[in-house]
Amino acid sequence: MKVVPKAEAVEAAPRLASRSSSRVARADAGTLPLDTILNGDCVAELSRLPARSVDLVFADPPYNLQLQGELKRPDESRVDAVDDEWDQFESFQAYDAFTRAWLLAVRRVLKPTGTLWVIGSYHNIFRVGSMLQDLDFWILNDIVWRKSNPMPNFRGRRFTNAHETLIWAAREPNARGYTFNYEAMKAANEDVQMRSDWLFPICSGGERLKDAEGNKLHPTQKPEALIARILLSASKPGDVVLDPFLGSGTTASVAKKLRRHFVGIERDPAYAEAARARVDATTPLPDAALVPAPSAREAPRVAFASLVERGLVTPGTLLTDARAQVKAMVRADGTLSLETAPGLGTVGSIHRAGAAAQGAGACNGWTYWHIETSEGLKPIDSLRAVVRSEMAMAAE
Amino acid sequence: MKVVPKAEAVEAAPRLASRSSSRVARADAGTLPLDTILNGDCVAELSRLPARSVDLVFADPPYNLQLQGELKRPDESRVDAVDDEWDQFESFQAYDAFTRAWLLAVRRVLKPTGTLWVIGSYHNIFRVGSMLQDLDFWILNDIVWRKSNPMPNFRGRRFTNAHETLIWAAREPNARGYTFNYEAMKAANEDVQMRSDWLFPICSGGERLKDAEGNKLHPTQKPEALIARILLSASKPGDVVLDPFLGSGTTASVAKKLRRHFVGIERDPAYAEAARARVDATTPLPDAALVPAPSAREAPRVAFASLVERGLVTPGTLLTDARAQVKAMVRADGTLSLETAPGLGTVGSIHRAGAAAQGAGACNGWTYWHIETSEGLKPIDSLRAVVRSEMAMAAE
DNA sequence: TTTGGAAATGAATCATGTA
DNA sequence: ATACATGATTCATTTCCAA
Repeated sequence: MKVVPKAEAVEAAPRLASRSSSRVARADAGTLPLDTILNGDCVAELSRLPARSVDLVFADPPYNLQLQGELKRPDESRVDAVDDEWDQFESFQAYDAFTRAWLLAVRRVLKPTGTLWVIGSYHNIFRVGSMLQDLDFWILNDIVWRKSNPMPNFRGRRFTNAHETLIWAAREPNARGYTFNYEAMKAANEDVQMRSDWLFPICSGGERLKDAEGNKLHPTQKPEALIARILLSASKPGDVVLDPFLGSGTTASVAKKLRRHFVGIERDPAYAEAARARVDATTPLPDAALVPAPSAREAPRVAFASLVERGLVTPGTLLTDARAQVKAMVRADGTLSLETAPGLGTVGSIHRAGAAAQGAGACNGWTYWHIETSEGLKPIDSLRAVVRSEMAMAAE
Repeated sequence: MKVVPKAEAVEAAPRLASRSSSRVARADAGTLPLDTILNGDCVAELSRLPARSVDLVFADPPYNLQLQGELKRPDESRVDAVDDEWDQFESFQAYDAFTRAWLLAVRRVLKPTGTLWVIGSYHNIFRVGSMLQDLDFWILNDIVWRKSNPMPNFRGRRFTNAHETLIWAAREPNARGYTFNYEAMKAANEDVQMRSDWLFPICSGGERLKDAEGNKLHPTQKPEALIARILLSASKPGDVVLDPFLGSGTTASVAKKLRRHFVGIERDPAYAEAARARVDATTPLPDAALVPAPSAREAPRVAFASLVERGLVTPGTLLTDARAQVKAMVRADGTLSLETAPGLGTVGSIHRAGAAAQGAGACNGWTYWHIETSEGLKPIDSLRAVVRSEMAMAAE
């Protein structure tokens, strides 16, 4: 293993300075300014904070998106991309140096039992994960935030980029005593263990902060539900939560709501001020309300292709309509190829193929197409029911 | 950006040696041994293969799991963990050197239009992703394989590790012409874009290869459905698929089934032999089940002028937008002349004229311009469809 | 006030063949 | 290598506006 500087010698327990309301202020040396938003560079501000004083760090660093030209939607409207100055780095080397600096600064302020969460996309998360390992952090999980409403891929050249990745890491290997509220997470997930893939909508609507002109205040505001799950899973009421890239203040606001202390660091004075106002407008939940409510399990969406993938339908099989007059062949990718006129040779989804066979604009392929079984012709919807029950079994 | 060795000079097109059945054999220098399983170290074997000869690489490298001690279930039964010799590395540095070596060897054999898939977990995927970026590969997507039936977390100290991560990358930035079967993926996903999160069960049951004692043959056998989606999305029938860590032969078997050529490399003679037997027992699907779904992007190009030449549109005809408000006259050379403001008098292609009429930067003239028919106003794209079907008839 | 359709929008590494 | 013309391409949600 790569040799890295070990944690500094044990220091005296730091003094904590709790304040009744959040303030934009400088940190006093040796005192942790609780429930405060610090305006400044995160490494500089972190270096002023006492060592081993923070229970949980949530970090949403710049992603180093390397956007080239501009992107337009099919309707010719322009996509408002993240092209801010703070997301520009000269090279991967420069990004790595930046990452190393703030991770080391974070490690110093973390308690030995503290843990770190970092969020990113494929542009930066591999750099962050490697650096965490190089610096001798210990990865506990990688977590996938599945977006229920991601931006589509407008040019049709890739898969829809529908998730971001979080890394949850302990301060060092063999760290003992970190917080994981296993039972709370299980209770919040229909009494089965919480998995490493989480489904949340992106931040929009009333939750999204707007500026005076009605434009989004911050380009990358995260949903409160995502941060809440992190705090509920890996911290306790009264713990200290630190965010070195506070932005619009989501972490601070959620921490206050969930009765955790917070320390936020933000470079941009305008963001810091907006975050302060946001936190001041936040009311902590009643103590009794901190138990998470069970989340509704998502209705499984089953694609016909998954029946093929699972071997329930073999490529080459002929499907027919209910009268066994229209025929279509199942292809390996889960599409159908019409074998009879009208539409002979048409290839498409079960719905498209059904519509083409009828000369209709739309069709529910699940009920239109039938498959020959030992018990006669049956709609393919009966196979979907099999997959759904298997998925339900797997979830229990 | 880090400077990396650029791709070698263009070489003569490699000779391909197709064999009727898979064989464990050595690669001849300069000849790609199609549908063959090579038994040896992947870097050594790759270096014997011709450069720029492979369309798609799927790699499932050692995960470098770093397990400490054995894990028991709540009932005290022992979890059969991956602790094989091939998964042991001295350090992250050693793992990085290994990763760098096989990635460079893979890059050499990839065609300029070829792409690479790598699967991993949080133990190794950050190392792999960083190295890909350092070596100037270009990440197209990261994909999450969500396991419908993951192994639970027995200790209750972390989230259930319920996913693995794949990286899909092009050989270099600005790579042109890589294969992505967008329409097929969309059709396979209920007619909405395929997302970056995929749900599949782990490989178990009859699909899981067993040894003579009935134990699992290979510790990390991947599900065929996962590999099938990769091949169906990013390759075409007849393409060459290479797997440098073939293991139990899933990639080769799925490639044969989907009528792609394969080259497999496996270090362990026992695995190589088992994979050979597995491939020999695999039957390719009928061609008809595999012909790529029609893609508008790959349809033959038809110039508007050719419609005029064929008499489908007469010079002097007035075309309009869908609302019949903007008008343009068809000229004998296949260009349009705008008859209404804005842009009155502008002459240019159907696309230029459409853009000018809308004051837009770009326009698809085929869908913008309409022509009066006995059945009402129709987009000129319907005339192009006529020409294309005539061309298809003539080709048969 | 209600309803239905149009418009807006979100961390995006988003084209290709021919000259 | 660069330049230019062709022409392919979007999902879930919220907000706005007209009827």
